[in-house]
Amino acid sequence: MTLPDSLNFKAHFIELFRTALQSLDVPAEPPNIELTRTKQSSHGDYSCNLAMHLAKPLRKKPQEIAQLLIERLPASAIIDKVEIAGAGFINLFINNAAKQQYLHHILHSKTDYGTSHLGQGRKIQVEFVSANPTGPLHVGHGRGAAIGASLANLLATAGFDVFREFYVNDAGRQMDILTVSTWLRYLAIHQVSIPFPQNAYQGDYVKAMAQQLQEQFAQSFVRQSERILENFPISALEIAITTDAELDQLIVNAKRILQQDYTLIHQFVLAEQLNDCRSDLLEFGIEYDQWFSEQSLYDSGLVSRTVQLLEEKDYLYLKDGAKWFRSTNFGDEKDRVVQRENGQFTYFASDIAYHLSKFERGFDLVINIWGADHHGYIARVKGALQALGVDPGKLEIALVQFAVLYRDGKKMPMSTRSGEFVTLRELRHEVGNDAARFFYAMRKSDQHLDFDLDLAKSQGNENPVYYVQYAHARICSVLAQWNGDLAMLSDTDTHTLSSPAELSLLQKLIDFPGTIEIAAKELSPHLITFYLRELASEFHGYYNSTRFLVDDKPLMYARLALIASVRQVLHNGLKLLGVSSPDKM
RNA sequence: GUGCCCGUAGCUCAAUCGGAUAGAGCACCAGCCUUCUAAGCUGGGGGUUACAGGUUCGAUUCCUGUCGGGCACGCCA
Repeated sequence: MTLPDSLNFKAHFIELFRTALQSLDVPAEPPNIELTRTKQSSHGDYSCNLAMHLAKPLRKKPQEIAQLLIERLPASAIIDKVEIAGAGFINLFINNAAKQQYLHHILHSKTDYGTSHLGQGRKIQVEFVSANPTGPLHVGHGRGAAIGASLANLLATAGFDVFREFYVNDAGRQMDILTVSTWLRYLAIHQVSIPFPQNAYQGDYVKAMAQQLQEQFAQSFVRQSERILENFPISALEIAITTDAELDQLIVNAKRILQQDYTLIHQFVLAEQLNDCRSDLLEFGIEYDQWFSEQSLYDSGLVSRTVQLLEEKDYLYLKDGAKWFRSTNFGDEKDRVVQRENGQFTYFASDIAYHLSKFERGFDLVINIWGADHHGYIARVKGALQALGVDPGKLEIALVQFAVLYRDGKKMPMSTRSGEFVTLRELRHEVGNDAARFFYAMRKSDQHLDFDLDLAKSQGNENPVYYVQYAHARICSVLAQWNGDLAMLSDTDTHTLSSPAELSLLQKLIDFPGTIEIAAKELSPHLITFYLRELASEFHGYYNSTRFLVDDKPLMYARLALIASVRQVLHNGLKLLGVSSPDKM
């Protein structure tokens, strides 16, 4: 018996059904051929509902059509039997030999097992986190980071050419506020005391940067408070409760009297924050291909070129001195400003330019991982792309809901405004990178996530991370005690693996590449966490019911080949999620 | 108020374009270690899928309405 070339059972069956369908007289558009894994073993291993979909166009009973399809199904070495069941399902039973031999494929493929050609090498960009470089990453960013990174891994494994990107908002007002905040803290060190505005950045990291500024530049940025507050609309004492407009005035004053020095401080705080962010994510197991600067879009003239393009296509109009984009033409609720009355481009304008640049760089598909609070933003970005002649279907946006931390069963309060939030770094140090990565990915991304800190730290069976890792460690332990030649297992005779537990475990291993494909297609890394828990669960059950290191050598080799395969798949799966697979626990 | 998302077991969540008897984990109860790691396993109870209609061979999934929750509605980013 030989396995089909593809080693992808599902694809193989779809091919068989396609052949059968062609020999049938089907009108116009034939339905898609769907093959699903069955939930019950009495329904076989795979099931096809094609006959039911043909019932209407062919004006025949599903059962009759199923019979016709079966008669025309080409012979396959791996199919044991075919049955018609229920309302017209065609159930396929795979023979044990095919499943047993599949282990050789897994053991030879090693870390490559699970890869597929779904993406056909198409260039896909995944942009994620993209937090403003105005402070440390917090636990909300952490979820976007974990999901984005795992999703990028999934897509790469499913055959896409993946490019990971972080968009750096280094051009906007927030950076100016951070610059001024740092400068004010620096001035305070030099006894130039100006009350610290409440809408400036409050965090201690700002004071730390001020200290570094002092160490690096001594007093070269000191200016007199009278000059800083020249023409200021309110009295010095009121600055602590300044409005946004007044804060903007403070920024203008700072730029005027600091001149070149302002740029130095700006560059300094930006570099500090980016380094912090980069190292934080690196420690979390996340690396990018590019950190894309928003400022570079202005410097290269792409922002003005983009707005000009929209203007030429007549999608802009003037109102109240500002330039508006007709996003309502593309289903948005209202039109949006791209250029303000004062001539400055809005964040939206640079964002359109950014998305245009993505497609100009030749990506076939673009995926944005956004916080769910940005959902109202989708329509206008897609609309702008469409206006520029880009197919908006090439942009997919995965929304990530917030993670809420629980300690002692109680919700932990969090508020960015007051600077009272848990940083990603604190979380990682408390629960460990493995638990953080796994927990963040455990739920569908557009669902709220309750992150139980106590559970993530616990070392018991109730902690799913340990549960999966423990299965891996157990297998390592058995193989270490056997102390034999692992390479030999790759070709060992596996025909003795025929107990229900063994066959079920085999099928679970066979499901791995398909699970990755679905998770990639649905942008749903959480499916991998479910898969791994199920695989670990089946293994633990098998472990408790069966002894591996037995005197019967062929039997032992077969069982070891099976658990070595389980180990490989656990390892490959955990790696997708950025979680380690320890040999010992 | 308008728009988007959501409502599934006591709790947290799954369910592969609409598929077969809606599944896991936690918690709870009862068992299993002189044998490869008990950080484990086995068994048990648990449901009108928020509610009311509709579409069809078939609905947790699609449509309409009601109730309840989250988010978004700036010439901020």
